[in-house]
Order: sequence, then structure tokens, then C-alpha cells
Amino acid sequence: MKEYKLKSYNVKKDIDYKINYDGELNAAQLEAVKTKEGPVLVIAGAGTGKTKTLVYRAARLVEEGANPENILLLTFTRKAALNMLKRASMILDERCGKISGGTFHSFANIMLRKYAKLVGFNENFTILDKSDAESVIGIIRAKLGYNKTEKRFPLKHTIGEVISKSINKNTLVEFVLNSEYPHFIDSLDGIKVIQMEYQKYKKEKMLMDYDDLLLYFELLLKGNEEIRKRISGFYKYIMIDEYQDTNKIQANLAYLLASEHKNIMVVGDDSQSIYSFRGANFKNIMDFPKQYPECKIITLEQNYRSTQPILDLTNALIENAREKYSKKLFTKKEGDLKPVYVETDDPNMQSKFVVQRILEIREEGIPLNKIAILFRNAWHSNDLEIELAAANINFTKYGGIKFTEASHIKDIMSYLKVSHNPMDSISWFRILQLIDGIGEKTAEFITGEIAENNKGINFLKDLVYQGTEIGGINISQYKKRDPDSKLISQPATGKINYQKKYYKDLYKLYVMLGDISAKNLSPYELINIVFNYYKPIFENKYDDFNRRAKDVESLLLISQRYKKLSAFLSDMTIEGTD
DNA sequence: CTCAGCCAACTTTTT
DNA sequence: GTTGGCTGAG
Repeated sequence: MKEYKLKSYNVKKDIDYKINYDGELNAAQLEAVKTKEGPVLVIAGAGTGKTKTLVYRAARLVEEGANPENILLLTFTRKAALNMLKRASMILDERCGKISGGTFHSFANIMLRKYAKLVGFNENFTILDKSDAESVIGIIRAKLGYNKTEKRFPLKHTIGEVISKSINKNTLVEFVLNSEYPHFIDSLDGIKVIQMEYQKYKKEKMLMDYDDLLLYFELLLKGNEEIRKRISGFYKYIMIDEYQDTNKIQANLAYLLASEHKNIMVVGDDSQSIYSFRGANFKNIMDFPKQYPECKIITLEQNYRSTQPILDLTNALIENAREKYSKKLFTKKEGDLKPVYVETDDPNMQSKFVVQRILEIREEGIPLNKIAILFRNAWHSNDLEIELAAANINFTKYGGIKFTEASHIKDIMSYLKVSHNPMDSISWFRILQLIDGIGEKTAEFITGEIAENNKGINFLKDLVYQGTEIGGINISQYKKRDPDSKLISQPATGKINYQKKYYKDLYKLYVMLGDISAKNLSPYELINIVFNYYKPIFENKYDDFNRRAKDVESLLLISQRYKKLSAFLSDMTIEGTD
């Protein structure tokens, strides 16, 4: 990190404010915006102009002379952060675009890329998304024989969830099992073993999952006094959005980051905590005043979105909460239409009712694209979709799997990941299996050789050349060439036929990987090289490759925004894109 | 033993 | 769309 000399924060008396704060904001918002220092808790009810408040406060800090880079704005998605900075730039000027912003995960990533060595990693570590993490767990699960137990052992997906929950909720694995998977309580010991192996595996292969980003960042700050002081000293103003959705580790990180100055403003609504499934705890927002007894609490209650009857309903609901910051939402918006609660006997009746209402509303002249139906998951709408189709109502359905998790995108990304971090066994495993004739076992063998003996892609060359020159060699011959190799004794037959039809393809892969390891290629150029290689595989693998090809186009487009491969890879994994 | 192909079961929400 | 189980071919 560059050493910056902090500008001393002396507000000149004669600042000529360009922004008209008083005219744009209500009293509570204004109070928040004008508070420059010390801990502040802003309780922002739904639709009370929370984002606007943050935007103005960021702009105000800059206008009063703070260096934008010293302001840290942590939000729930990166898109939200960018959006706010854009708005701040619009009301003030482009200096606001330089404010440091992002999610806890992306900020942790940036810091860890600088200080990875201090927590036992290399700077080129790879970030595992959820399915990558599950693959690792799946491999360990199989290796330890848990796929052949008498009693059904939890699936990799479940194991991953249990481990992650115990971390995010800061509790023991047994508590998670007891409360959410009591039927798997017998598997406790096994899960604990897998957890340990998982941790070890990631460390060896320079891999971090989402939780690790936070954990290692916390470790970095806790274990290195000097670094903590440097980072906290640099980010002199901290703002955190959606504080009710932070978990224990994130709250802890916030505390550590603010330790040098306590200029921390958290904004949230205790009545809107929706991420408990991933360990978010609204207690964080309740406990903030305990953490900072001197903090200022500001409550935003004027709502700009809904009419009073709707707010009355939410007020009544919130009133029932046992632990809360009391607030009463009110509005100046006109309207007396009440929300309607309808109960139906079965899901199909529900669908029919919705269809009927839509037809009525359309009769009244409301266009279909002004009507929205919300539901909690993709298949909840199955019945409704049939009814809508039957009634000849056109609709657009949003949702489905994320772009970055589509398997063809993951394929392409894996080639890049391997070239960025040759230790990334998960990506090796994936791309090797794309070759015709290579399945799980062979991929495991090659992956193991590449990683364990640190041969990198040269192993591919060795393998192919041995194959073509010698033909099928057996284990003992191979051992002679490489006496240190550990994995030689593994296969039960004691013999692997190296003369395989996939040699040619393996060699092509080797050549392509050599091409993309050339220096100074942009992510865009890299993807082009990769796709040139991948295209035949791609078209063979997917019947609908034409549809999927559009995603590749998007990927190329996105990649043009990046100069460096490492930033591109991190962003694609942490932020995704929509 | 290894791999590919087929089938049935399941699917919240996010970094 | 994905996972895991099963079968048959090489």
C-alpha cells in the first residue's frame, strides 16, 4: 500500500458549499449528513431515503476537504456502491468517484492481495465460489470414504452449508447440526474431519472461499498491530450500509477498521434483516450503541415510497418485535388504498386469483409491464406460469442461475484461473475433464501430479512425450524417472496405460496454456485465445451452444473493462454480474 | 478399472 | 440445472 500523508482535517470556516443540503434533505437526514466525526447509528426505515443520505454525506465529506480515498463506503453489493458514488459525483464532482467502496468481501480481497504473505498465502490466491468450494468438499468426502458409508452421509452441498454456517454464525458445528440438521447428528465427527481437511487443502492450493476472505482479513488485522493501524489510519471515514445484514465477523471487521478514529457511520434497519440464513445477525445493529456508548443515534422516519395505509400495516407489524429501535413511519404521500390480504385453499386457486386480478387491472387500463408478482423461489411460480399462459397473458420471468455460475462460463474462467494460480486444483480438475476420454480418475491423477510436485503445466508435456515416445509405461518405469513422486503407488492395478487417445488433446491444452501465460495480454485477449481452443469442446458439450454463445459475448464485453487478469478473476467470483 | 450416458430426485435467498 | 446412482462398453 502506498504511504499517504493524511491531510489534517481542519474545516475552514469559509467553505463555500456548492450543494444545497438544507433544501434537499429533511431534518433527520440533514443531521446525519452534517455529522462528520464519531460513531453514528442511522436507523433508516424502509423507503426513508437511506441511500440519498449516504450519498449526501459522502459528498459533504469530500466538499469539506476529506481526501476521497480516505473514505470507505461498504455496501451490500458492489453495484450499490458504484451507484452511490455516481450519484455523489453528480451532485458534487468527479472527486467522489475516487471514494473507496465495495462489499466486505471485495474490500477484504483487495487488502489480502497486498498482505497475503502475512496470513500464509501468496498474492495470487484463487477465490472459490460456492460450487467450487463444494467441489473441494466433494473430493475430500470421496477420498475419506464418506460416499460409501452405510448410513447416508450428508451431500457435499449440505456439508458446505453446515461448515459455512458455523463460521458465519460464530457457533460450533454441533449447534448448526442440532438446530437445522438433527437427522445428521451422527455425521458430526465426519463433518469435523472433512472441515479440517478442507481447510488444509485450501491452504496448500492457495484457495480461499468466501468465508476465508473475511476470516483471513480479520486475522490480518488482529494479528498485525502495525498493519491494522496503517489501514485504519488510512480509511479515516467509514460508512456501512445495510448494517442489519452484517454477521459477527463483519461487525468485528468494522470495529477493527474504525479502531484508530471511531469515525464510523452505520446505516440500517433492524426491522429489515433478511440474511439470517447466512449468519446475518440484527443484534449487531442493536449492540452498536454498546460498542460505542458515545454514539449518536439518528432515526429516519419519513417515508417517500408508500402511502399511509401501507405504512400503518408495517408499523403495526414492527410494533410486535420484541427487540427494536422504535420508530413510526409516516408519509406525506396521498392515497387511501389499503393492502389486501387474501387466503386461498390451494396454490392453484391462488394462481387463478392472481390471473383474475391481472385481467381486471388490465381492464382498468394499466399496462402489463406495470404489474409485478413477487415470489420466493423460481419454482413457486410454476403453477402460476401455466395459468398465465392459459389466459394468454405475456410475462417476463426474472431470476434463475447467475451468469458467473453457468457451467460454460465456469469452464472458460477455469482456464484463466489455472494460468493465474497453477496450484488451483479445482480448476485443473474441471478443464481436464473437458477432454474426451478423461474422467474423474484420470483428472485426479494429473491434477495431483501437477500440484503435489509443483510441476505446473510442464507435467502435461512430460506426460504426453512419455506417452508418444515410450507408449504404455508401467508404474515402476515411471518411478525410475521420478523417484520422489508420491502418487505412483496409488492405482490398484499398478499399471496405467499412458498411451491414450487423449494425448493429442492434452498436448493442445498444453500449447494453449503456454500461449495464455505470455506476459502483457489483457483479459480480453486471453479469453479470445481460450475460446479459440474451447470452442470445439463447447459446441460438442452443449446442445444449446448458440444460446450460450451469447454469454461468451457478454463475458468478452465485461473483460474489456479490465487490464489485469487478477482483478477480472476476483470480480467475476466475488461480485458476479447481472 | 474407467468413462459416458441415462434416469430420478431436488431446487430460497448471497458473498 | 445439478447431483448421485446405475449400467454397459472399452
